[in-house]
Amino acid sequence: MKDVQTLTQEEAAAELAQLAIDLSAANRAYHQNDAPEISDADYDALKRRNAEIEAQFPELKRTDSPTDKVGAEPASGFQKITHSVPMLSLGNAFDDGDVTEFDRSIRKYLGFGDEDPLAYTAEPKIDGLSLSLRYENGQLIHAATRGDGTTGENVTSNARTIADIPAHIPNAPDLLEIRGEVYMSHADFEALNTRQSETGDKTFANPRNAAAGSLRQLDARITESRPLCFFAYAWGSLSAPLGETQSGAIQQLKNFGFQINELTKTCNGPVEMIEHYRDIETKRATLGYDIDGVVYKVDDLALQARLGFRSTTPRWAIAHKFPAELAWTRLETIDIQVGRTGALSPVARLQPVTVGGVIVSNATLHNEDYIAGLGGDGSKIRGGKDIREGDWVQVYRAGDVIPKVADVDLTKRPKTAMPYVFPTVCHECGSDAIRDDGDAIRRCTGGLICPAQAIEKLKHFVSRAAFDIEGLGAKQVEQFLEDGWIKEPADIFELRARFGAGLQQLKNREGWGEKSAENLFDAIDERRTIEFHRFLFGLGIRHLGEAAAKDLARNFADWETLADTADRAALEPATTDASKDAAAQSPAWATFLEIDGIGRALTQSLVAALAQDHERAVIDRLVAHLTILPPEDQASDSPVAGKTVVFTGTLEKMTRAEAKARAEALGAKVSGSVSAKTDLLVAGPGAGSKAKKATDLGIETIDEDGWIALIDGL
DNA sequence: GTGCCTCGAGTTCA
DNA sequence: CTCGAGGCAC
Repeated sequence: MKDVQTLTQEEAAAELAQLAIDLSAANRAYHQNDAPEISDADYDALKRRNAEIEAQFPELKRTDSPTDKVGAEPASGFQKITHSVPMLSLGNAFDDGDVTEFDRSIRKYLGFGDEDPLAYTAEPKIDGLSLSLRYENGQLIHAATRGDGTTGENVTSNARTIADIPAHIPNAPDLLEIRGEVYMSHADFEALNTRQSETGDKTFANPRNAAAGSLRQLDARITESRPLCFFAYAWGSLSAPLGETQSGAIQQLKNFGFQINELTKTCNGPVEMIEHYRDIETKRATLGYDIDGVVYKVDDLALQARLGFRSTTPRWAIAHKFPAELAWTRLETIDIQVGRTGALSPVARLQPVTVGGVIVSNATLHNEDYIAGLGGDGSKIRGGKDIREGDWVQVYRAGDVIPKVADVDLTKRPKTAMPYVFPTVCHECGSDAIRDDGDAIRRCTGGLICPAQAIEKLKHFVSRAAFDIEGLGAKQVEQFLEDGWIKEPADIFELRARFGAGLQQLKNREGWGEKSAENLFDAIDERRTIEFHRFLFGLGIRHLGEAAAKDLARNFADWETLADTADRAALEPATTDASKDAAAQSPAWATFLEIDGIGRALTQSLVAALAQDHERAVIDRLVAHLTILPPEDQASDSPVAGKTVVFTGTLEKMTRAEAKARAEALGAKVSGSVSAKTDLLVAGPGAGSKAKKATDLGIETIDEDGWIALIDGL
């Protein structure tokens, strides 16, 4: 390493840039993954080097300088904890048919016949909030809420006050992460509310809210005074397996000293599962705590591992929900909201009504057809009747969350009620609102001209899966936009420069002090270094969601390469042929289409967005403020890391979905078609044109057994 | 062309 | 959470 004194300005700048990336990666590994990748001494050396260079070249000090971040605490509330294994939600079943279908689809995925035995566990789904407990050498180290599934809040001191949560576990494996549900019993809930009203404090609407409110107290003494309970039912990282089956593992949790739900039962197939569901349903009122359904899980843990996960839910589990509570109320008016992509969505403004313990005053009406009572969707409205302002409507909370209008009572329709006329002009900007052929949604054509679209796009930019800037949520964005401080993403990164010196304007605003402004600027600076996929998702391009952003990030070295490819694609004739092979005549297009999961609609949308001068300028201005981190190599030591793999023909020992998920977990790119860039073809029996093409191109081809041998033990 | 399976974009309330 | 539709396998 060169002496700082002898560095040229250019070298110093380059090294600072690299240090920013290295330190940021090390920070993330240390704080969020609890898995330091470099030693403390090395980390300190990097930091020292950074400080030395900055001292020598103060003018080069970056606004996202790692030196400034040291010891930076979150602005308020709880610290964040990144789950070592994500805490996912479950898929839902609403009737017996869905349960049978769940079993069928698992059998299909695993290649099981109808007669092969397949056991499931069935247990009540507690209506509380999930919590992850980490034990190291038997000691409780931390407790984290679910949060967004990836990152939760550190509520350790509160969790320690819960009697059902042991502070230490004798004979526990070195690492033990226990997951379960924090809840409050009916009796305790009633008593708490009585106490609350006696002392003049606010009462809680239901046990779930009471449990959530109690666990998220900043003062653990308050949590201690609240009667919280905990059922353990799952786990995260482990240094040793808990057993071979779900049911066995749960017994093990009991041995460790946790409460487990006594109504957990092992069932052979959907008939027994539904039987147990009915049994629990009849006991529901006498349980003494709230449940909202029954959870089924594949019992064999080896099969669970094979089934793996979809993007947000495990394939091996499902929640069979109890029927939702219904309520009748008056629909006062129908309003139209304009979304980020210009979608006009009708919302019912209701006379407030209690549904399942909460007061509902708005409900979604989905789209034009739903109101009109036409076709597919509309058929759900009894008799196919239209919905009108002034109607008496039935409301329920889908999945106990989203209020929906389920039915209309025509006998109570006011004589004056007129059919609702869906607008064809955006009321926000006056642009035409067009509905494409075969599309269910009418969209405003105003683009960024439309204030509603502009604001929604900015909200999307700061949202959790995108830039996730602490202290800059939807509310603040709206405020800042109104004040004219920000119009586009790049403005956010210029806030400190423009207002940092005086701070007067921000300080004068209610709720903003010098400290909170400083915290906000720090939080913004932290995001000047951003992961590639978050950046892509944040752009808010139609069809480019979280999953597609990750697919793209994995397949392009950096933003410049991607943008350049899109620019070239804009000059090529877009193929109208749906087949991917035909697209090969347009090489830049093909670069996108060859990526598994990226299709024409997304490519078209992306290329068009980047070719649009105004939109492109907005993006370029943003990029100038950022250090975009290349995608992490997930498993650089696996033999397929970084390789492009294509599967073809029939796979006999696993399904395609399984094979793809497995390959990607090992750092491979999975493509749908063979090209010169393909590194490996896995061909099962019946492989046709792809295998021939691979041979012609001289690409290594192996069979399924060869593939399994290759990834064996990884 | 058809039928899965997933994803994206919309939605509420505390 | 739900719906519609994109993407892919058959």
